[in-house]
Amino acid sequence: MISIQFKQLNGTPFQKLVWAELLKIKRGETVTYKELAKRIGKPKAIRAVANAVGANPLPVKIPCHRVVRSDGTIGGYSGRGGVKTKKMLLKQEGVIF
DNA sequence: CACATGACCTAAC
DNA sequence: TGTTAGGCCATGT
Repeated sequence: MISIQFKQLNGTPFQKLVWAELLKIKRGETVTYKELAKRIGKPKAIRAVANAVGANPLPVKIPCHRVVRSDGTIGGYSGRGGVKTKKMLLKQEGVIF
């Protein structure tokens, strides 16, 4: 079933918050899910944050590819193979693993 | 309302 | 070093 619809763009306040923080990220800068969770005021809600980022309906407008795991690993990106795209993007931004 | 899922984290074996 | 288990929060079914 198709889940993403423009109406859902408003989604929940949490998602908005997460996306807002994501938009705050500047080019060449990366943040961990932990940091992101901390920024929104819920360092324990990291799971919810990850879900919110994964529910990001505007992957082009939102730099979700700048979000990595605490270990420095890529984590994931739009599905499965999207990870390599994320890697490429991060490399392009000047991020070193 | 209760159950199941997930782009997670930390600790333990 | 790699895998397993438990915990945490919000979302979707």
